[in-house]
Amino acid sequence: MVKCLEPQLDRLFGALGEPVRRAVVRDLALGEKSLSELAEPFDITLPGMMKHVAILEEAGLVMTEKRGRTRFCRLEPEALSHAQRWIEETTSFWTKRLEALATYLEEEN
Amino acid sequence: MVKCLEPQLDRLFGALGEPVRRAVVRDLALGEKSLSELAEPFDITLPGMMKHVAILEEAGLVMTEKRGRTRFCRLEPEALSHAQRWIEETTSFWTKRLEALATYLEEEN
DNA sequence: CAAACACTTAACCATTTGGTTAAGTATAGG
DNA sequence: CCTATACTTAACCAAATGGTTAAGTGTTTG
Repeated sequence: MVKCLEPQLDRLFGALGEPVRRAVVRDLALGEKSLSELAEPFDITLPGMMKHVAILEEAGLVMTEKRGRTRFCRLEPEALSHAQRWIEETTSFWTKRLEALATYLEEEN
Repeated sequence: MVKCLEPQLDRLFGALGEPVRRAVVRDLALGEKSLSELAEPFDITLPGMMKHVAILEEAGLVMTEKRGRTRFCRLEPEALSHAQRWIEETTSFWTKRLEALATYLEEEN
């Protein structure tokens, strides 16, 4: 039996597995935005966008800060590198395996 | 209003947002495995593992083939590169933005 | 050919997800 | 101070998720 040792990766990949949230992540590269500014391009209510932003926050992708009556959202640029690292580790693991297999087949001749 | 143009990314990131499925992806780097071999390390039934493998298949991460009474699963090594490309595009977008901001602040002085 | 094996299908279940509406709270502006 | 703005909270909803059990189907194997 194996347990999950990487809940942060669950949240990170989970957060990215939704089109609105990926779009928000791209939007925020243009700079800080308020919740209503984020919601505006989508056919979505403000509470709806709040839930998406909360999920992005828990995934570590976004930071929010309230100034006056406005909540501003901005990117946490380090976050994506965790996902990237997992993918790189995994593909390099695959590649090594495939190279080992190729070597083996060559020595077979 | 913005629609989703990348359903494959939804499936890909969605599939990776679950610890059992990430573990399966790593397991399969060791080579082809049957459904029961995949299920064995986890506290999960065979139908449970079948659902995970089906999701990995729809995400394009895994190929399966039935030989005799056994269904073998193997990796589709190209699949992860789509996720990697999205992350790279997004972070390079961020980086450009941050560099532009740095330049702007420098010229301010 | 009978039984064991490896999966498959179907039905069900609790929880989470992605969304809503409606009624708040708190700040800004006139 | 009153009102509009911008968010927040709560309650609700349908559908999807991650799991199960139970009863199949199709392939070895003795």
